[in-house]
Amino acid sequence: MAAKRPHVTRESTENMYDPKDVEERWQAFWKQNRTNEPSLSQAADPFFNLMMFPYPSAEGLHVGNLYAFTGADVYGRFQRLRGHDVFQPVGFDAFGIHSENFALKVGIHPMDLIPANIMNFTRQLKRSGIMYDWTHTVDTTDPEYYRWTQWIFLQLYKAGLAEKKEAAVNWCPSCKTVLANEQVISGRCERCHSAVGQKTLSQWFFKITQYSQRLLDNLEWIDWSETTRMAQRNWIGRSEGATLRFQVAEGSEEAVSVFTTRPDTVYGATFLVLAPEHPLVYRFVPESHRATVDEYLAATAELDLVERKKTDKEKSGVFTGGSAVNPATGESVPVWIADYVLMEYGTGAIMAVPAHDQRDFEFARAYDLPIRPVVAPAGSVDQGSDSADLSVPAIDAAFVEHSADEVLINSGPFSGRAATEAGEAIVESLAERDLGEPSVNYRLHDWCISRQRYWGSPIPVVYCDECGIVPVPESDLPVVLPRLEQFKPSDDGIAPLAKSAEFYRVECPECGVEARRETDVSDTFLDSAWYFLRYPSTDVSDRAMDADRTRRWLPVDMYIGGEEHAVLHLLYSRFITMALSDLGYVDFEEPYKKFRKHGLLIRDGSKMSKSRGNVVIPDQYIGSHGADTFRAYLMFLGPYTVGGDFRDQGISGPHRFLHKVWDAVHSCVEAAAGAGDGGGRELDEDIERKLHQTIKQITEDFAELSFNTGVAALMEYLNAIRAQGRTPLRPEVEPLVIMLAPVAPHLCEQLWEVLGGQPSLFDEAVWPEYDASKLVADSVRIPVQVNGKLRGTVQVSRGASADTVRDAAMAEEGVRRHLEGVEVRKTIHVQDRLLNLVVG
RNA sequence: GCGAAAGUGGCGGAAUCGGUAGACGCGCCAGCCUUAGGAGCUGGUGGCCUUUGGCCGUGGGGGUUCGAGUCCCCCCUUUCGCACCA
Repeated sequence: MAAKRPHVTRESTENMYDPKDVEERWQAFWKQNRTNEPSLSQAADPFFNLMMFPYPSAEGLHVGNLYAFTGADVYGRFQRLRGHDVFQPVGFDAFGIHSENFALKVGIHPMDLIPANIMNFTRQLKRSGIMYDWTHTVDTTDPEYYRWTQWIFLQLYKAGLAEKKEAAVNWCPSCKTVLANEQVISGRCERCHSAVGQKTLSQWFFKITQYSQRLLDNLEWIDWSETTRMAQRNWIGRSEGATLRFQVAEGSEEAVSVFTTRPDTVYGATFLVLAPEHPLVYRFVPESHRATVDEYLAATAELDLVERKKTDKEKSGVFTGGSAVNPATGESVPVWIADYVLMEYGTGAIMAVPAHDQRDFEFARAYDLPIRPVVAPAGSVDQGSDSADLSVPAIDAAFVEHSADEVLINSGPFSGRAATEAGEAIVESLAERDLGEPSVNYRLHDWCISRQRYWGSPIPVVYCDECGIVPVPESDLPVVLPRLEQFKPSDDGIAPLAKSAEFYRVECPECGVEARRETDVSDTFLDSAWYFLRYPSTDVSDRAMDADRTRRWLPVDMYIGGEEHAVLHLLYSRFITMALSDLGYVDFEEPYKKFRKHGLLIRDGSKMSKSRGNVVIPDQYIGSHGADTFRAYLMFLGPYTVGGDFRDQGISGPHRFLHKVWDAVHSCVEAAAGAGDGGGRELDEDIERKLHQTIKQITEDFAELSFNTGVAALMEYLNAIRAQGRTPLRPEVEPLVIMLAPVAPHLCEQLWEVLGGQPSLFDEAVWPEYDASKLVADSVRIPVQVNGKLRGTVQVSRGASADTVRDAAMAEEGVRRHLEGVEVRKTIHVQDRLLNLVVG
C-alpha cells in the first residue's frame, strides 16, 4: 500500500462548519454595524445596484425571485469589494390585481394581507444574506409612497402628457378592468389569459407616443441586453411611409386618410377598407346598405380579440355602398368595411392594393374586387415601357417584392420607374395637390393607466360641473385609498370606489361646489415606473426626490431583472424618466445605464409550477444546507443570463466545496499557529500562477455575470491548493476567501475573521489584482499534430522556435510513429500553442 | 408567417480573434476509512475496437482550412419574442 497522502481535511471536530450559526451571527453583525448602508449623502464612489422589486405574494418568496436577487447581489458585493460604495435597496410592488384577486379568494382584506406578506418576504430575504439596505425600502401601497406616484401623475397632467379620452380600450371580462396594450398578449389578458374584448370607455392615457422616436433612438446607445433592446424596438414598431388622402368626392374637403408603407402601389389601390370602428363609416352608407352594414358591425363587436385577430380565418367584410377618390388615378373606388383592418393601427383605414398585399389580395378574391398589378417583377418588362397587359394574371398570391429592381407598370407617368424611387416621387406629386405627405407611423399606443379596480393608487383628479377636470392640489396629496370591505370589481366598468360616496364626494378644489373624485385607480405599472427614483430619498418626506441624492446615485448603474418586463416596466419607466427629465426633475433621460436580464430557473427539465408540484421553496434548502450553499448552488447550476435546471442532487457539489474551503482555512491557521509563523510563506510557482489565472478569470466572469464559470474557477483553484498535498498557506487561501465572498458572504466573513481580518470583510478586504507576468509558465506543454490529428505533446520553453519544437516533437515516440516513411511537407507552428506537421 | 437565441457525455454545463473538445459539478465504478453510512478521503469515468495502440465523436448534410463545436451554405429540432402592423 502506497503511503497515504496527507489530508487537507482536519482531524479535529471542533470548528466544524455550521452554516446556521455562521449565518445568524453575521446577519446580526451586519444589522448592528449597518454594514449594508452606504452614506447616501456622502458616498465618494456611488454605485446604484438595482434589482426588480418583487410582488409580495401570499405564497412567499419564490426561488425564481431568489435566483434573480442572488445574482444581482453577487454582482453588487463584487462591485463593493472593488471599492465602490454600493447602494442596494429592495422594496415591494404590492398594489395590483394579483393581490386583490387573492384577497377576494381567501376573504382577507388586502390591507391586512399585504403587510403580512411583506413581513414574510422580509424575513425570507434577510435569511438569504442579500446585501440590502433595509433602511431604504419602498412599499408601493404605503400612502407615503403613492402620494408621490400621484404627484407624478399631476406633473404629467400639467405638462399635457396625461389626458382623459373616450376610446375603444381593451377590456378583460374576468379581471373586469381595462388593460393597456402591453398587457394584452395575443388577444389575451397577461394576468388571467382570458380573451380580451373591446369597450369604448373614457380613460386616462399617458402620451407615451410623443416619445416614440426618442425611446427608439436612445436604444442605440444604452448598454442593455441586445434582446431587450430588440423587443422594445419591435414594440415601438416604427414604419416609414406616407399618409394619403382619398376624398369622399372629387374636390371635396372631406377625405379618408390612409397610412401606407407602399405609396408606389397607389395606382393599384382598387378599393378602400375602413376598420369597423372607423368614425367615418356611416359617411359612406346609403339607406339601401344600412341594414347589412349594421349587421356586420354588430357581429364584429361581438368578437373578442382572440377571434378578431385570428390570422388564419377567412377575410370578412361588407360594402358600404359608397366610394372615394383614388388620389393618384382620380378614379372612384368602392369603400368597404372589414375587421382585418384595425382601428388601433395607422389611421384605421387602408388603401387596398390586392395585387401587392396578401391580405388585400385575399379580401379581393373573397368579394370579387378588381386586382390591378402595378409593380412588375424584375426583368419582366422593359424599362421605360408600359406594355404590360391589364388582365389579372393567374396568380394565387400578391407580389410583394419592391426593390430597386422592380418596375412600376399601369402607373400613369410613373410607369417604367423603379419601385423604390417612384414611391417617393408619387408622394411628392400628391403632396403638391395636398393629397398626401411622407409620414412615419408607430405601433406604440398611448398608455392607458385607468383601472376599474380597488387595489391601486387613486388617480388624483376631481370632476366639477363648473370647472371640469380639476387636478387635486399637491398640498392635498395623498388621495388616500379608503378601506372598503366591498371591493369586488363589476362587469359594467364602474370602479369599486364609485360605490363609496364617502370617497368620491368632495368639494371642488377650485370653486368649492360639490364635485366628484375620479374613482378609477392607476395601473400598477405606474407605481413601478419610478420606484428606483424614490429609493435614495425614502426618508425625505417633503418631495419625491432629494436633488442632491438623486444626482449622486442616479441613473442606476446596473439593473438586473427578468426579460418578461422587456416592454412593460422597462418601457414605462424609460418614458416616466424622460418626461421627468423634460420637466426638470432629473438631469438624465435614461434611468438605467446598464440593464442585464437573467435567465429562468426550471426544475428537473420542466417549468416550475404549482400544478406540477415541483416548485422549489427556498426556506427548505436554506434550512438544510445554509444560505451560502444555496446561493453558491444557484449561481453554479447554469449561466445566470440564460437560466438553468435546478436539481436537488446538484446542491451537494457546492455544499462540499464550502466545507472544504472552511477546512482549508482552518487548517492553514491552525498549522500556522503551531509553527509559530503566520502561514505566510512564499508560494510555489505553479500555485502562484494558478492563483493569478484564477483572479483574472473570476474578475472577468463576475463583471459579466458569468457566475457559473466563476464558481467553477474557485473550485478549480481550491483543488489545485489541495492537490499540493500539504497544509494550505495563507497567501493561497486569503484571496480565495475574498473572491468567494460575493457568493458565500456569511462563510467568508467568518473565515476572514479566522484569518485575523477585521470585520466586515466587505469594508476591509481589497479585491485581489492579478499580475499579468505571472499568468504563464516559463515552460509550456504544446500539442503536436500530424495532419491535424493529435499525436502527442511536448514540453518546451516559452517562446521556443519552430525548429526547437519540431526537434522535441521528433523525439516523441507517438509522433515519430506517424512520420515513418512519409515526408513532412509543411510545418504549422503557432507559438506556445501548437505544432502541426503536414505529411504527404 | 416574421424575428431572435440555442442544439456538446448518463445529467447540469465548460471551451467560440479556428489551435489538446468535455473545465467545474452531479451521478456512477473501484479502493481506503468506518459498528454502519445517504459522512469523508484517493483514483477512474465520451463511445467503439483487435486496448503500450487505433478509429469515431459537439442535431443532419455539404464546403473553406494544415487544422472546424467555433467560419460559410442548405436542412432538421427546440425555446422565446412579435404576429391581419397596412
